[in-house]
Amino acid sequence: MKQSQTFIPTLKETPKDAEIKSHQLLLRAGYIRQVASGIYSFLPLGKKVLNKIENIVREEMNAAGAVEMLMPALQPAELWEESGRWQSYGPELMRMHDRHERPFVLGPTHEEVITSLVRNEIRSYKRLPINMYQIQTKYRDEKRPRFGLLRGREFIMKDAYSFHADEESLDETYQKMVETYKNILTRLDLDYRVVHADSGAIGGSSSHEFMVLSDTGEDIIAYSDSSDYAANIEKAEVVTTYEKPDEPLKELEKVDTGDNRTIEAVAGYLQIKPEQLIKSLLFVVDDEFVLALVRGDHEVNDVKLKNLFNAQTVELASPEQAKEVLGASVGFVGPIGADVKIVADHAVQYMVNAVCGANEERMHYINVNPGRDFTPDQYADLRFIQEGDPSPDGKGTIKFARGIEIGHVFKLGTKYSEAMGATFLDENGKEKPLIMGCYGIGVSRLLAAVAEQKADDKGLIWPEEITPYELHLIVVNKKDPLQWEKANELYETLTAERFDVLFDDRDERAGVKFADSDLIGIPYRAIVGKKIHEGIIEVKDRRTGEVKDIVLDELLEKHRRIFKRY
RNA sequence: CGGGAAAUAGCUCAGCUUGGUAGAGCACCACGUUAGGGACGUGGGGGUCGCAGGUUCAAAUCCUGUUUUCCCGACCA
Repeated sequence: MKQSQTFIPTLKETPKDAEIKSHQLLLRAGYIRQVASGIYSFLPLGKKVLNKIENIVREEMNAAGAVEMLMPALQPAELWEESGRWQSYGPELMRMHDRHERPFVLGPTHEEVITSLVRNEIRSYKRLPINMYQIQTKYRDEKRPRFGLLRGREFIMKDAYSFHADEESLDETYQKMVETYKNILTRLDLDYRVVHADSGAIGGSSSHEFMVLSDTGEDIIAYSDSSDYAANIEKAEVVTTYEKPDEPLKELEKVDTGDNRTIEAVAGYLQIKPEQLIKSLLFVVDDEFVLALVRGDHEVNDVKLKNLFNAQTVELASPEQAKEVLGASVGFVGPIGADVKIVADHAVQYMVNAVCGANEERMHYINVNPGRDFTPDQYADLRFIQEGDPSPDGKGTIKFARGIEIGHVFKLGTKYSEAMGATFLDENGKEKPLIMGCYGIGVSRLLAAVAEQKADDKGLIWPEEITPYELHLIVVNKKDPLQWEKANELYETLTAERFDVLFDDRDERAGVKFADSDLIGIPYRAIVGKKIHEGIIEVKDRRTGEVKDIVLDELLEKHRRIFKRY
């Protein structure tokens, strides 16, 4: 492709709306343009990379025995009513009406469509298992789209759904998908981790996320420093064994703590450590108030709280609600005398002579002893794991890293098949619900993740597998007849050999071409310049910056070898 | 949804405090010079200052409302 004939609008300056590297570079290098918040156009370069990523995903999925199909983005609301998600999915679901006022949704995912398809067509265990996937545009009305392609409202996703007669078969496919995803991420040359994950609103039992390591990632990964344990922080189980300090229980006392509301302020005022305080937070779990207690130096993990109550929603109560329910402002609330359900983290049970709010303005209790002064309805693992905690697998201690969630696999079990009546007959003629798995990869997010990880201060650097073009051919000075002639000749030859070459034939100065080339990030660059008079062209490696003089005739041969064409 | 910021030319921004009918750099067009890391000269085109009201003789500028965008948080497969 001649650069003068395609559309690569590069920007010299960074658009002010782009905050993170991948977003800035994809905009500046002319890969994407924003249409609305969280909605983007893919320009020619972006689309080429997207196609290559899709093809890698396709190849690996096909190799794993999955079959491609395509379902509609536009779906009737009835399907969502059947699964129960018309109610439970919330405002993130893009809802709309057709001209007859019939309700529709723009699909954020496709469990409903595929389950309704399969329940009508697959009746026998003989047809199982089957694994079907599509690469398609998804819609989620995110509260806050951000970071360019990383969290959009319209995005491209590969989603696969598998159906099984038994758990064993599901396990097998699930494991195969995990391996497939690893292959995909390895081919993209990404630094990633597979982590244990919470299955969230989509439901089901087991779940793993694929995290591309990056400081701009929205997720925190808790991993062991001496084993391969890794989990999303919201999932990571806390197994710390606490010990009760060997000190005599003192008498409960109410003290005036002034206007100190935070753990830190109260600890400072009373000259104690934060871990001697009981942090009390009032939550609304579905429709019920729940007071959650953790040690002062710990944080409540709302996902664990949600799972504990098997709830749909968990929200921190508003300050007004807290005052109404507990009789004191946030900052002075506590479990003693509180007339609500109380759950406490395991660590609280081991606290002695602790401090907590007294449900009275400006007052705290000191010498509080759980079990004596109050008894929670339940002790449970309620807190976020912290760096330095022992790893849940018993090996090493926990460290944190940030990651971009690029893929997520779930064992759904029978959640959707039961809700939607998708059954089959087993070998005994008995009707059973289909057992399901689902497996997603964010394709457009993957593009941004690669850009995030593979770039330097000058621009993008694509891995060979997904570079938009295989070679960036640059003629330094097109006014030099020999340069111009040889460059064109080379372009024709390479193109005739079916190499995908981007030829910068623009009437620009060398500096402009080099800067644009760095920005665009094609891994190999061939420069036809002055040395062509000695029959030499230069080949530059974008990653290393290394430049080699090559006799014109050798280029084709070397390039063939690089891209494995003989 | 809470908090914060912003919206003026394709991009980055100035002008607003103190109201007087819109500017710079880059980009774009023409001509010339130049030609290996974002050149230079001369001339030129381009903006109902997000939108709607209001105040005023007069509004980019002051007031009110509204929309959009970004950031932090909450939320989220």
